[in-house]
Amino acid sequence: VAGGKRQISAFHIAGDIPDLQSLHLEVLDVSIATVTPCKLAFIQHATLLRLCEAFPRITAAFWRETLIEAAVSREWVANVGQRRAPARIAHVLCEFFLRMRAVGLTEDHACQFPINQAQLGDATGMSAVHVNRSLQELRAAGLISLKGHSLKILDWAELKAQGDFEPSYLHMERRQDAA
Amino acid sequence: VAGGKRQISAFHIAGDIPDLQSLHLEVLDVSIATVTPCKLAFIQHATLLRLCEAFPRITAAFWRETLIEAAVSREWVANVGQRRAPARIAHVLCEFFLRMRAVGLTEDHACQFPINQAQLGDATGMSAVHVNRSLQELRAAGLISLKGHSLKILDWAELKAQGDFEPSYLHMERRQDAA
DNA sequence: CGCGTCGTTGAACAGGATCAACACGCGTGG
DNA sequence: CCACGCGTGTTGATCCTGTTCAACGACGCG
Repeated sequence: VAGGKRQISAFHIAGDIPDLQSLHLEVLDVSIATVTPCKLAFIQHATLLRLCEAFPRITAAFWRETLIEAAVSREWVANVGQRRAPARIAHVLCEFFLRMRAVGLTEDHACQFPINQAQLGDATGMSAVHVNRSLQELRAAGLISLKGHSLKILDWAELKAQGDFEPSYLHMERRQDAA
Repeated sequence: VAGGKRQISAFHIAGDIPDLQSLHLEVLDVSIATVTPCKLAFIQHATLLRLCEAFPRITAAFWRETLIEAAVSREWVANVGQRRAPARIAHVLCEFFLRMRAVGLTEDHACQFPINQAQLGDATGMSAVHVNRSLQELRAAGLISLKGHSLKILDWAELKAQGDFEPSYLHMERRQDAA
């Protein structure tokens, strides 16, 4: 975006396929960067296409993945467009935690959270300073604890409420429910 | 969204298939409303699935459509998250005009624009009042003329610049270019 | 030990929200 | 035919949320 600004439009976590869109779209309109050290697997487009051709249900599954990504993206539009600062942060935290839980990367009500405040700002369309202040509000309200890279959810119900978080857009209903 | 607010996450124009996502996603996370009188065609999921199975290239085409929708959605995140009011409006106008042109619904540098200021506000995450003021800025700068439901682009290059509009995300390169 | 990244704090500022009132065109019903 | 109501656009004044700038502290690392 102009003026040296950037917008983070999605976070990917372990197990995601972050660039499925390149399979059918020629010019790429996003860039991808890692926040933590990662293991990456690259898959040839030709391989994928052969796989899809051979097994239509694979196609459906991948397609479904990209549709969910799109749904998340729409939710982010709403997040950034409608909610005020603390709610935006709360919403992002809720989404992140639930996705981590879905791939088994949580323990009890805690998980790793490798995203710093500046990145959180780029993701929510607010300044890093205000991210900091919003986080302090959430901490003061006893909803979360966030030190270093470890996030603990202290009051899920209230965090969900504050963040106006409605997990249906993540389309996880087949797996565990949102408690 | 909470508090009686709503977020418009996309505009669909003639020829669009606005609910392809329902093909693979069970619970729907958006609602669709018409802004103008419309002709609608409904297609059975079963029909579509049979079609896709029989002709893999149809699958690819539909999939591609949904991927472009996702790309547009990401661009909206950036629009709402990073740009200031007049640029947001300019960006939406640019996108709308280009998509209308792609389906042949423009004449010269004008097209129908059936979206009112309140809706524009819901789409850009700003109040209707501020939409009004931003539109006046764009008019005063000689970039557009917008009366009733008819939009004229008076200075495309400058509108594009003001809106920080980079049309690659629309993935239209196969058709006419963005002048 | 020194440096860079990240988090935190304060003060001043500004962009946009909010509230309220008014103008205008249009369709409806009296 | 006119009165009325409604939706939409327009304007002004005030308030507030979040930005910006700047400085400082804490921590990890070479």
